[in-house]
Amino acid sequence: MATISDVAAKAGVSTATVSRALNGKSTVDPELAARVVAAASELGYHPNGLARNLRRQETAVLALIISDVENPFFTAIARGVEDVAQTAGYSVVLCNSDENEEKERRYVDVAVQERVAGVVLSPTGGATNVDVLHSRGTPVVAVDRPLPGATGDLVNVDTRLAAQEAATHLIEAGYRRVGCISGPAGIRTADDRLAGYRDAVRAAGHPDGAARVRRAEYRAAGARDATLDLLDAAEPPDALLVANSAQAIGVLEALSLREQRPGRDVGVVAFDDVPWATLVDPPLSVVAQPAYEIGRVAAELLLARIADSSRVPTTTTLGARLIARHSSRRHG
Amino acid sequence: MATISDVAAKAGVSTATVSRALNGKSTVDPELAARVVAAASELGYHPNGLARNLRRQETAVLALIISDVENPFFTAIARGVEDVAQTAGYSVVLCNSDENEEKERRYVDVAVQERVAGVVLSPTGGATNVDVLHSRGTPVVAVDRPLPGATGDLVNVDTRLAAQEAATHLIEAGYRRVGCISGPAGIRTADDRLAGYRDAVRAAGHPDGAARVRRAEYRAAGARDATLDLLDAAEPPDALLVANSAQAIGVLEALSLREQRPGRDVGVVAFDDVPWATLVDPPLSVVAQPAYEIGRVAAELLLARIADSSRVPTTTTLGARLIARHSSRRHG
DNA sequence: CTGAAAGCGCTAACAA
DNA sequence: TTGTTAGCGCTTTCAG
Repeated sequence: MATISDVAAKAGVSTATVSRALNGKSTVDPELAARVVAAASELGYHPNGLARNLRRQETAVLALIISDVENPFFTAIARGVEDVAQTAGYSVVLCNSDENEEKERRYVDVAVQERVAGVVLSPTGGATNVDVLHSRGTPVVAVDRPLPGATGDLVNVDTRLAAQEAATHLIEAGYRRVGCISGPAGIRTADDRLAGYRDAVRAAGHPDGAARVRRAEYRAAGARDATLDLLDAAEPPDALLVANSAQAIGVLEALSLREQRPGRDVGVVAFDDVPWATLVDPPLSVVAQPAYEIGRVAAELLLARIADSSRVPTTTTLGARLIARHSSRRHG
Repeated sequence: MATISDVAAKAGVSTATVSRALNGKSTVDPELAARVVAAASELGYHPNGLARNLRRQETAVLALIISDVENPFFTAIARGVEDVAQTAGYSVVLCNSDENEEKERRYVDVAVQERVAGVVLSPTGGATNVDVLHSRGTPVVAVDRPLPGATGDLVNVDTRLAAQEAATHLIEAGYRRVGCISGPAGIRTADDRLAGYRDAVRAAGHPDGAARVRRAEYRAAGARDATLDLLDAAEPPDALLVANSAQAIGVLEALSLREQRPGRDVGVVAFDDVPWATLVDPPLSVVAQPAYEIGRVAAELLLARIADSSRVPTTTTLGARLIARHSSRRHG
């Protein structure tokens, strides 16, 4: 493990000169610089980032703590964050909190201990330690869901409105008993989507929809069971608003098991425009969220806050887009 | 930013005692320990991981450099790695090389500069700098594809064999002009799957299949174009082996555009058992790779190598499983 | 333009 | 059991 002083010795200069030469900071005699570079490459020298960061009191890495690596919505956010971070010279490390408070806590700890320059996270929403980021002065921007403390930047979509529009779309398409499969209570997007659904049902003057609402984890299996449960009830729903794309898989499975055809028998609109939405039969109607854009904006906000910590916190709400395909049409 | 000496001052002890008390290493007088803990929490003290790691010359973080965060195959590997890392007390940071040599190089640099304890990566295969990991003594295990240098542990599947079996399955199902959509030349899995396809076609004594082979990026769009190209040719294929699940989306889109029904008109088998495989019509036949398992084994190997760097490098080849659904049946 | 020297925050010998 | 001290490898004043 060659160190800076090995390089200095080999080049016959001081460590300060090596540092200057390699970082291209202040000017160094070209000939010396050449000697340094040569010595460094001969020794296979790689600066010790730990020491450098300790000295500089800063790190060019951003942490991105997301709640599900297997959800295309979050991986698209990741690409957005990554693309802007790259161009600004930051690396981004992804941490998968897995919708688990314990893991989120753990990764937040790692982030502050490793003194990352900033963190983007989609909070699980529980009683976690995100406040330490705040109290440590680590810049944070929340995506998809607000931070419990409510301070700090946030980039999200108006998911309640989007859910309301989607439910209204189903109602206008002629479905009479619109139901909803949403995520666990406490997860903000799940609560909001359910609220939006209720807004729509209420506005349409439909009878109590509570009996047609189920909550399940943001996974296929839970949603499948919940849907079967609903379908087997006395007055089953004739349409479903589904809060998440993994859940959509479970819902479609359940429909298939009960031989209900999406659209004709049971209208379906699901959140997130997954790549396979057009491949299922009939094509799935979705609420498309601008995930990549969320990541992009979040990273820009984060960089701005790193540069100027006194910025006043902002909330950026992006719009979602309803894409009506055939799973929300009764005919055709 | 409270430091260890702030805590020491507040508790009226030395920094060494603080360190010992907080790390629970050697025994400390219970009363002093209590004072230290109290002081630390009052000050909101979080140890500086940079300093600690610099001193200890080690870091409890693993880097996982994968070539596509949006590919379920790789995210499943990530979960496997993460699960074993967690239980061993390591954090894992995910880096997305995006099938891009430049990015891979960059993340490898970050990994050595930050002195991570080890790295798991799926090499793009180009002329990159993975050798620096080796020369720096950073433990590495490759997943999915071998390291160019060929040294080091590897966890993969016998993808050539799997491809051959899948192509043979199509042939046995009665398809006569089996074609193949594979990934870019140079990416090992793409080359291997193509080779496996050729093994099968040759073994069956089918005429030259070269005209029914296309390479495209591991993305939907390229595969769609390639498939359209194939379908519009003089003697179009009546079946396709598809090397990647993102490509499968493009293939199915192309088939739909040309009004060819999977199975009946064109048999299809694709790599990776994605969650939506059973939802498309007809259900998609796939080659299921044990992705989670790959990640698990890779992480275990990595930890073993961190503990004992003299271990002899091993290659673990896991089996893939053909799941025949209806897209590879001509009737029914 | 270059070198000497201090010190980032922490841990691990070594003494007491 | 506790404190003193010496660095880990690097960057950055401050002199020269």
